[in-house]
Amino acid sequence: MARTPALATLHGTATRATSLYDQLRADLLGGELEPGSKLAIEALAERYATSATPLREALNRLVSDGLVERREQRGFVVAGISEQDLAEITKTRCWLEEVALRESIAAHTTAWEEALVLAHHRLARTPRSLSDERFQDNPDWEPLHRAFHRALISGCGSRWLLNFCDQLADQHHRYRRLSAPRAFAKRGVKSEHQQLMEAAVDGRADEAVALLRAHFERTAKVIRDDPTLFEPRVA
Amino acid sequence: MARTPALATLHGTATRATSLYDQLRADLLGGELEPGSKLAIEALAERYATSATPLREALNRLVSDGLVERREQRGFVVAGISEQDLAEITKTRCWLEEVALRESIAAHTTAWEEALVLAHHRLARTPRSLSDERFQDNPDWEPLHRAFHRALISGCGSRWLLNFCDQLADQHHRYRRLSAPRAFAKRGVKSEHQQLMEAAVDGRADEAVALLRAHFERTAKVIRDDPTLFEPRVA
DNA sequence: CTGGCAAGTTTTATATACAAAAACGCCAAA
DNA sequence: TTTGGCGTTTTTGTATATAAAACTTGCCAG
Repeated sequence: MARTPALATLHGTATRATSLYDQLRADLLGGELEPGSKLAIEALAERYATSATPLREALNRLVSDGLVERREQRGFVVAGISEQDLAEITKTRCWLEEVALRESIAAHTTAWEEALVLAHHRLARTPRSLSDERFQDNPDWEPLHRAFHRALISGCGSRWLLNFCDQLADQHHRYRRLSAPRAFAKRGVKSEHQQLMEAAVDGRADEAVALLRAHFERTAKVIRDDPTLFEPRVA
Repeated sequence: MARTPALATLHGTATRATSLYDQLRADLLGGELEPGSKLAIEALAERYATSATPLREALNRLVSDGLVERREQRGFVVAGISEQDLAEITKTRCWLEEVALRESIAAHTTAWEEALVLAHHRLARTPRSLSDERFQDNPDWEPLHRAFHRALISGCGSRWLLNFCDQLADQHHRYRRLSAPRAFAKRGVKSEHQQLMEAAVDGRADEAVALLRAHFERTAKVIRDDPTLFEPRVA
């Protein structure tokens, strides 16, 4: 669950455990914490200027998100990564989003269609990179990308399925950020999204699903091809 | 996540928060706690003879399982129920288990087949009710039933998908236990399982999927038809 | 040298004490 | 009677202190 990113935190209202959860989550998804590395309570308490109790609560929530692993009696570590895990995540994401997309297309409400068009428009007019010459991540892009993909499937009629998809998208996102950001400069991503949106709006379900799967699998391949990612990082 | 019921607890090795999680989870799934009712820290601390810290950890974990709701600054309550939620859970469970079952059948390893046959045998030889005249729940049955359904889909090749299915199965289980246990006396459940198992083993995927969906939907219908379940329970 | 045991250290997990927010109750005013 | 504020009580959430488990280190025996 827990797919409400930082909303309460931003609004000032929020318990300390919750805003810690949001911060840690952002850091984990941002790839700032090395997979497998220890999340020592005291160190984190100092880093985030808080005490053990809310920290442990936040970590417990993150375990359920698959971003942190709990080692009974020996604390928490950043969730590990592996080629196999990436493959499973990708596969599962394809399966689930296929179902959700088909259901959304079958339901086809105007609210869904309009939200999708809007999400696509916002994404399309936002450059992937801040600079034209070299790749420099535009921080606005990722949330819009995420919103677009969610809009695609948001009409599926199951909050459960949407939550599961969100979780897998988080995992995918983490892998993407952990892998070197170089490879992502160009690739017809923009037109991919365009085609996907049009196929969905026009009710061409098979085509939309094929595009979506290809989209996921291509992304996964780029990550997988990062030669340094799955090396054992310890000396 | 967190699909490891009470294993560590039984083995003696386990942190207090974990065994509390297991106990609370069992109580919630057993339908012993009224949906929407408050989970006051102090009351629980006394009931389970422990203190606040591990309790809060356990509750935080249960929130991710969808068994408890967190109300920021006003504690925890048992997750509510509704007809719509039941419908979504059922629908989603059909979708996901269909995928998982098809994948399992397509993969068809002998390990999977043998585990399935074994799980079915154990289930089949266990009576649903302890008494022949009136319905009296046999506590051995439910875990075996659960194991059978898991065996069906266990070959799907995605731990993520299996976790999601487990979560939905938990939800279904809770609804079943909350609804009056009277209706469950007989219904060709035994032969349903037999047919399902045979279709799966024989690789008749469409047939197996149809049987599985029918199985879920029939169960959901029985729950939905309980006239007292979705009434507002307050005076 | 190597392997294992044992005291000491660090870190995790739990209990308790405290602060802060929400719920409650009461009374007054409309 | 109802509504709205204010002070009290209760409960949540956080910090700190304590207990218990795991890691470290160094010594000794094989």
